Amino acid sequence: MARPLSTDARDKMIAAATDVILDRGIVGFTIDEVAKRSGVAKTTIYRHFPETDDLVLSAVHATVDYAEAPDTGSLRGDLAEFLRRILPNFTDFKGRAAHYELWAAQLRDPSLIERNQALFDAPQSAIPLLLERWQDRGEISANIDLLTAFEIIDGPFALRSIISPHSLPTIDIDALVERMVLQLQA
Amino acid sequence: MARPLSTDARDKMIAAATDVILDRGIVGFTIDEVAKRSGVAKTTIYRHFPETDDLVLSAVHATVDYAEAPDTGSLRGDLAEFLRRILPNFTDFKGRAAHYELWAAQLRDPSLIERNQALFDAPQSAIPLLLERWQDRGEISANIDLLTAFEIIDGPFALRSIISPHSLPTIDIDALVERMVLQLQA
Amino acid sequence: MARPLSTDARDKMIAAATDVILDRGIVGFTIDEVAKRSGVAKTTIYRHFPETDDLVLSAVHATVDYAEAPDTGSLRGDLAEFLRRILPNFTDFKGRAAHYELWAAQLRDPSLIERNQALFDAPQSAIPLLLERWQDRGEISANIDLLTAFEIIDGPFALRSIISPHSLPTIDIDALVERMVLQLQA
Amino acid sequence: MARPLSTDARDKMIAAATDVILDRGIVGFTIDEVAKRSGVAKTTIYRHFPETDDLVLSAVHATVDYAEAPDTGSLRGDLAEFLRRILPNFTDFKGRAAHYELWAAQLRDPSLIERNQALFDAPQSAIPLLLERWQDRGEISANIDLLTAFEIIDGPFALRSIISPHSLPTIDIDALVERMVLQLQA
DNA sequence: TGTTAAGCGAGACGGTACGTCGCGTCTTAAT
DNA sequence: ATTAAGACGCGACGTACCGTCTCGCTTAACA
Repeated sequence: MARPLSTDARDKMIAAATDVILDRGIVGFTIDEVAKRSGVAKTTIYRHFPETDDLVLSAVHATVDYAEAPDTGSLRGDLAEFLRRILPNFTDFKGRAAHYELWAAQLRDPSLIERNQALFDAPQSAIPLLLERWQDRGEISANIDLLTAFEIIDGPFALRSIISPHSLPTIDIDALVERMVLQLQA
Repeated sequence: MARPLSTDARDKMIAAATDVILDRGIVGFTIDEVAKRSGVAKTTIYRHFPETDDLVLSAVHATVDYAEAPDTGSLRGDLAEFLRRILPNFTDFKGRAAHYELWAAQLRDPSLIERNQALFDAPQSAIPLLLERWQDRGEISANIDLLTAFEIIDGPFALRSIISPHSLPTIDIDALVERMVLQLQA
Repeated sequence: MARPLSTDARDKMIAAATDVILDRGIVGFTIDEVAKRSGVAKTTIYRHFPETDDLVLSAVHATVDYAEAPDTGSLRGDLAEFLRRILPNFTDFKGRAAHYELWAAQLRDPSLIERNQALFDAPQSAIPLLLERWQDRGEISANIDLLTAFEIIDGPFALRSIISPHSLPTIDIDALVERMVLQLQA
Repeated sequence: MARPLSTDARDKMIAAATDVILDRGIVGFTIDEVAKRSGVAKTTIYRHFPETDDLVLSAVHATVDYAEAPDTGSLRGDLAEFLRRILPNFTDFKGRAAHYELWAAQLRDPSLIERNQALFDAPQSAIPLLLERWQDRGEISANIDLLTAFEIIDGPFALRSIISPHSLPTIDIDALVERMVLQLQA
């Protein structure tokens, strides 16, 4: 019966929030700054996003370029191509900042993962798709489950992001592919 | 000629800082609160730790229980034992909180890694030690370097911590060991 | 042709406004609160009372019990009776709060006096009436004008309300009457 | 043992507060504005004046020009001179605004009177002084107490301020003096 | 064995951001 | 066309911490 939340205001504040995050990181992220840049009132921001994290995640999500599943015809080809596509998210300044901030936020508050599952369902869909295709083609073991696949394919990036982020640009994709194939076919 | 920094004050503030972190997480960590709990003046805290992060890391480090390198005589045995020892850092509430906060801080500011290398040299020494021993015993390939070893051994934990922390307690260590052996011997 | 403003809504909002003022004083009076308590929409309130003060005064007016002119046959008797009747407006908690707020609002914004003259014409009519009667009966000087009469009769209450409100309940009406008679007969 | 409250900051904020009150009245008075104009931080203002009213009163007090007791040798002369001295506080824009705001604030919250008695002791000292002198000279009745004297001398101004502030400039001081003498000598 | 520079606790200082409240205006759906 | 509901931009609220500063005192190294 009353006036609905304005999608216009929402769009402006997400755009501004993205802006702020890329400028200053999540540390340094401020509702006041989002209000100032977007021209949207602080009260309105709180009306749309009572939890600051929700705004942050909506914004971060907009900056991460999730890779689509490649189809090269072979396991090795698919893996190499897929890794090449996701690599920029960890090495390019912009993508990396957003991605890292997202992870940091989740590490700090694991409940974010569940709360925002919807945000990840779409982008995460590449790996389930690849997994199914490889199993259909009989290229990998049938008893690899989804979580294990994530562990094998994204694990190295997760680890390096944490202990040695500067080593990411020099990552040896071919060697990585070989190690992944070994595990997937076991 | 003048008076040196008091180790007594230093100890009190690190203890209080640890306290605060376990209470409130790194988000929620405040110098004011450390001052209040320790009875040490803010001025003194800033004199000892001009960078807040240095105090935080000193405190976090005190809560993480770094595993020592086991020596069971076999690659599989060492791996299984080592994984069992580090697992609590990811599953126990207290250890997990501290560990995650540490990672989040590094993700947020990669310079922390270099700046605080000293803090990690000791705890990280288990893997270099194991790596060397396994290579000496000829149980694994000679061309596995340290970073790759970290990737193989810690990668799965890193990945799960990020995308699926609730799955950590149910991790299948034996299956994990087999996948690690495959990669290490390649 | 169009629908007239609803007297029903008007009554509900004045009732709620009175309620709010007695609860919280004029400081603490909010349109939002009136809307909430009355169930009347804010838009409607603003349509009826574009100036908030008008609503406040309408409400305050409802709580002040204006004394009627007594007729005891003698100047002293009339004065004593009239003072007895108006005293509660300065001493009783409810009446006092409303009365004071009314005055405070006028001090703050003298234009309120003219703007709301209508509200005061009726209640103020006791003194003009008494003045005329006393002059007709030849009990007081013919050259006392209305403002002077107010000054003489209400002045002491005004002064005490401001500098010493706690002394009001112990006011000596007989002494007061004597001083008033002196002035009125001069 | 710690750093004392800065009198410098205090002076700046009272000056700015006075400024704000004369600009905007007590309605329209804002801590934010005082902070902006004074260059003093909001936190510091709250440190000095946890109750906003205390700041307001300190500021108002600085703008009111309290009359000193005149000594002309005669009751009528003293009264006329004293009234002439206090009149500007009710008629001049600046003095009137401050004076009225002060009264309005007290009407709204009578506890202010007690809480700030000290502020008024000095300025109010003219009337006690005059009262004593007149009684010593035998010019007025011995049983006029202080409150009654206030009532007689300030009452007319209080009343007119409230019901008819625009009539103050045209007040007939001589007639007023006669009425006061009548009462004081009764 | 004083002298004295630096450390110490306490907490005030100028700031920035917080999350909330009330304003007066507006948009919507339902009488 | 009026209403109840409530979102909107705005600006002030009073609080929490920030990192710096001023205090008066204590203490250890050097003369």
